[in-house]
Amino acid sequence: MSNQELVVRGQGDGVGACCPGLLTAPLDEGQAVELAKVFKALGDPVRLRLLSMIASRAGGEVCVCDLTPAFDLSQPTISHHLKLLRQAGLIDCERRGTWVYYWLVPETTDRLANILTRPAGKPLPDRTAPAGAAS
Amino acid sequence: MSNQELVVRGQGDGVGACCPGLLTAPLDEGQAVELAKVFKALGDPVRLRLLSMIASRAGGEVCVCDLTPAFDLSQPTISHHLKLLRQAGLIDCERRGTWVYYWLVPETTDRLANILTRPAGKPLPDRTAPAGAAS
DNA sequence: ATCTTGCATCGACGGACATCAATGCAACCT
DNA sequence: AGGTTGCATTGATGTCCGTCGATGCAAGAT
Repeated sequence: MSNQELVVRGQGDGVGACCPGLLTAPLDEGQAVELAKVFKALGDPVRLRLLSMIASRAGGEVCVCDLTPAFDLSQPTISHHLKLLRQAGLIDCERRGTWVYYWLVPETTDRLANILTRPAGKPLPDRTAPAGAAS
Repeated sequence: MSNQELVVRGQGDGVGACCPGLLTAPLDEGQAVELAKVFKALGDPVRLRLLSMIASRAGGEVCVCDLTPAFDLSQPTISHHLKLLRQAGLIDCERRGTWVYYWLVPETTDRLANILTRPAGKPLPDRTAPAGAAS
């Protein structure tokens, strides 16, 4: 139940890899494909709410039975979205008795945050007087 | 040419708004819908590569004529992806003579990075010995 | 004015995705 | 054993999305 999520956490491969971020050097095709899978998983309002409900939960984990009733959607639909979040490496889960508990995988969100953070020293090109402004 | 992108930069409204991030408190429906639009724009390999090419460019801007030949895609397709990135508030553009130049809107990526960053003090629930482990 | 070049828009098509009802399966309870 | 509850999987359906060729439009060149 805890296998098969994308490899996003390794040091030398996967989404984040070595690269200093989206904003510093052009992504190659492979990196872009891997990263896009994770962002696509975040590109749905239901999945964003699920993720935030799971992440913000005191104790660090949530039972599915606490998630489903918060939405106007069928139980299979919620289960489907949870599966996508898990395959993206954003959450993981475990069955305990009758119930299944989900929790955040913080390494993945950390990595995304880093990828979206621009290097400190970069001095924001001045947008008020464009470089090659037409006469 | 520089209007109509999503409002993502204000202090009191839009995507980021006041909220301390995805990971701290549950998102309400409206916040989730707005945020999802931006993440959805990032959920495609072509758009990710476009964004990184634009963001990492020395000088801060890129001519479309430098972007298109980097892909095995038609010119209308690239134009379409650039439009989506612009509507998400991630980039902006300006026509100068014959050419159109694009640049990053760093406020938007900054905000996403913040949203994905967990509060410093939060002590990572111990995953090695699950709370209510079944006997 | 006409031609050419750079980019956006339009309309169409095929594949991907969100959703549901039905079903399957595991674990608990008699 | 049989019944019940919690969740995942399956199959079907309607919609969205990425892609293209054709076209439109703006700006420089002749």
